[in-house]
Amino acid sequence: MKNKIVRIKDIAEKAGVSPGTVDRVLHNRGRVSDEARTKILGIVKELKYEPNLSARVLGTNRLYRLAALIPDASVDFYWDAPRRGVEKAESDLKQYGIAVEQYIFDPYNVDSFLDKASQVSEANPDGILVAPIYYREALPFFQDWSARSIPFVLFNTQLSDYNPLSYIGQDSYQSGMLAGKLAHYGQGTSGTILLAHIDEDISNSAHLIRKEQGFNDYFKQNGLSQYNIIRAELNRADLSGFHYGLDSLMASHPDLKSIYITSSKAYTVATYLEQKDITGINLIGYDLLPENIDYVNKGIIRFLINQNSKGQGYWGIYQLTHHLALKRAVDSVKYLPLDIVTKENIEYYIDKE
Amino acid sequence: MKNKIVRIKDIAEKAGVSPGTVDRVLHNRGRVSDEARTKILGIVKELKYEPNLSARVLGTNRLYRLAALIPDASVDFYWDAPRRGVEKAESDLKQYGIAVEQYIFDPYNVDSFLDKASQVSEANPDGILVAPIYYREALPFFQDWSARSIPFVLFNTQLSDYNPLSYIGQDSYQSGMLAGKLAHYGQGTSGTILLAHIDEDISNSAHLIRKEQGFNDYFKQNGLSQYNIIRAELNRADLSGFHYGLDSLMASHPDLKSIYITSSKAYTVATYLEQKDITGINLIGYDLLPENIDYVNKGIIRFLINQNSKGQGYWGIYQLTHHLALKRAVDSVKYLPLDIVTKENIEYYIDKE
DNA sequence: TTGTACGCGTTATCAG
DNA sequence: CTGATAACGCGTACAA
Repeated sequence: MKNKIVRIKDIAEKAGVSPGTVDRVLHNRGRVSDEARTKILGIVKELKYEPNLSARVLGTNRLYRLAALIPDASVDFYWDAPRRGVEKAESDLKQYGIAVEQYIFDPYNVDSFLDKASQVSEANPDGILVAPIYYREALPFFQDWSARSIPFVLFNTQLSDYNPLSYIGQDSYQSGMLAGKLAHYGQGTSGTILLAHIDEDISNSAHLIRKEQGFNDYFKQNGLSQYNIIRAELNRADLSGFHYGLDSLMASHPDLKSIYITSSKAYTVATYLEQKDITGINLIGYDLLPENIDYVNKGIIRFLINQNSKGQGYWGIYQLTHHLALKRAVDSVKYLPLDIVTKENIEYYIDKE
Repeated sequence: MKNKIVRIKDIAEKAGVSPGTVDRVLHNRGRVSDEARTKILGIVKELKYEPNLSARVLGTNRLYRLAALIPDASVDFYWDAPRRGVEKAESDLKQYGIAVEQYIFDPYNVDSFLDKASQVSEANPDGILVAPIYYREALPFFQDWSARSIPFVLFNTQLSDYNPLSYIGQDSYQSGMLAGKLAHYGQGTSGTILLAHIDEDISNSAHLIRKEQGFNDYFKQNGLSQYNIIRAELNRADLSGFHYGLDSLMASHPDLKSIYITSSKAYTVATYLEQKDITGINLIGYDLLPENIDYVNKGIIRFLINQNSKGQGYWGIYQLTHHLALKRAVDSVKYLPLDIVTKENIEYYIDKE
C-alpha cells in the first residue's frame, strides 16, 4: 500500500515521451506538439503529479533578489517589527534561493520615499515588498512595477490599484469596529469617547480613514447614540500644542470615558495622563511597542490591538518566495487576526528571542 | 559581492581532505583522525557552513513515519481542529519525507486510550504526537518511548515526565488568570463568580487544575475579596441533574455576574441560559467550536479564549518533522497565545478554507 | 582511516 | 519539435 511519489519520469514513461518534453509542457515553454501536450496533461491530472520542491530548488540554482521598501525604525520604532519579520523570513527561507535587500525610507518625508522607491525600480529586483504609507506617491511605482511584471506585495496599508500579488495586514475597518467595542465595553451607558490621530497625514493614509469609519459605525450600528463621539488630530511636532490640545479636550468633556488612538502612538497620551495624574480613562491603542507595553503593565493603557507587524513583514517575504521560487499559488489577501492584548495575556504576544 | 553558499565540497578542499571525511565529521560517524576532525570543525565554524536542506531531503530518500495519538472528534468535536492541523501539516511537510498515521481514541474511555497507545508502541514509529489527556495512564508509554528513543511531542496538556521533545499549547495557569480578568472586567465591584468544569475527570487532568489555580489567583492577587468565587463540577451524562445543578446555583446566587467554563463546553451553559431566557450573565469559555461561535454571535457567550487547537496539531507535526527530517533544533515548549475572541473579531480566528 | 562514485527529482542546455 | 545528459548539494555504499 505504498503511496509512490509521482515523478516527471513516471509521466514521461507512461506518455511514451522523454522527461524533457514533460517539463516543457508543465512550464509552458511551448514547442511541443499538441498531441503530446494533451496526452501529458491528461496523465498529470490522472496521477495527481505534484512537483518535488526540494528537487526544484536544487535544480534551478537561481537567486531571487527581493526588495523590501520599508520605513526607518530609528524614526518611528513601530517599523522595527516588520524589519525583524523580514529578516527572520529571509533567514528561514534563504534555503529557497532568495536574498532580501532593504530600502529604508523616512516615514515623515515623502521625498525620502520617492528616492528609495526609485532605487528599488532601478535595482530591478525579482519581487518587492512595500509599505505604501504614501498613497498618491506610491501609485506611479505600482504602475511601473506592474508594467514590468515585477510582483509586489503590500503590507500595513491595503490598496488594490495595479493588482498587487498580495496584501498582508489587518482589515482596518474591522479593526476600528473592534476598537469601538473595546472603547464602549464596561463604560456605563453614556459619555464622551474620543478618537485621536497622532502625527498623521490623514488624507493620504487610506488605512486610518477606514479605521475611523469602522469605529463610528460600531456606535451607529449598535444604536449607541447616547455616546458623544468626538475626534481630534494631534501633532507632537508642536509639543506644547499637543498638551494644550489634550488639556482643552479634557476640560470641555468632563465625561470622557475612552480614548482610541488610531496608531501605535497611544503611549504619548498615556504619558500625558500619567503626568497629569488622570485615572479612570479607558485608553486603547495599537501595537506592542516597548513604551506601550510599559503602560499596559502599569494599567494606563487598557487594551492594545496587536497588528502583528513582525508577522506582516514575515508573511510578505514568505508570499514572494512561494510565488517566485516555489511557484506556488498565494492568497491575494492575508488578513491577520485582530489580537486583543491586555496585562494578563501580553506576555504571550511579546516576541521571545 | 556574491554571497557564495558554502558546500561540503568547499570545506573539504580548504581542509585538504575529501567530502566524505567532512561528512563523517559533521555526522559523528567516528573513524576520523583527530587532526582532520579539529581542522574540519574549525573551518566549518569559520565559514559558517549550513547544510542545504533541499539537497539533504533529496539525498536521504527516507520516509519518516509519525504517529498522531489523538481523541475522536466524533465523540467530542473539540478534537476536530487538532486533527485538521495534523492533516494540514502533513500535506505541507510531506515534501520532507514524512507520513502521519492517526490513532484515534475515545476521550471518555481510558481503555480506548490504552489500546491505541499500545498500537502506537507496536507500530514503532519514528516520532509521536500525543494529547495526554489521561495523565496516569500515559506515563508508562512515555517511559517506553523514551527508553526506545522515540521522540514524542505533547499537546493540549503539559507534562514534563520522561522528557518529551516538546510541548505545544497554552500556559494553563495564565489562561485561568486571563479568564479571571475577563470574568471580572466591567462587572461592578462585587458579586458571585462561578467556575465550572463540565464532563471532566478533574483529578486526572493536569491542565484543568492549573486553570483553576490561575483563576483563583487572579482574584487573590488583585485583592478582589469582595467577590464570591464558587466552583462546580457538572456532568451532562445526567442531563436533568445538569439542569438542576444550574437551577440551584442560579437560585442560591442571585448576584451571579460571570460564569467561567474551563473547557470548550461553554455552549452547554449558553443553551441553558437561552432556554431559561436569562440575560446579563458574562459567560466565558474556550475554543471556536461551531456551537460556541453561534453563541458568541448571539451575544450569549461574551468572550472565548482561543486555544488555537488546530495550530497545536500543526505545530506538533512541524516540530517532529524539523527534528527528524531536517535535523533542526526545536523549542522544548511552544506556548501559543491566549487569544481573546469576541463578536467583533471572531471572524479573523475562524479558519478560512 | 579515507576517497570515489552514484542516486535523489528537477531544470537547462545541446544536439538531433 | 524532441531526447539525452549534465548539473545542483548531500548522503551513503563501496573500494582503497
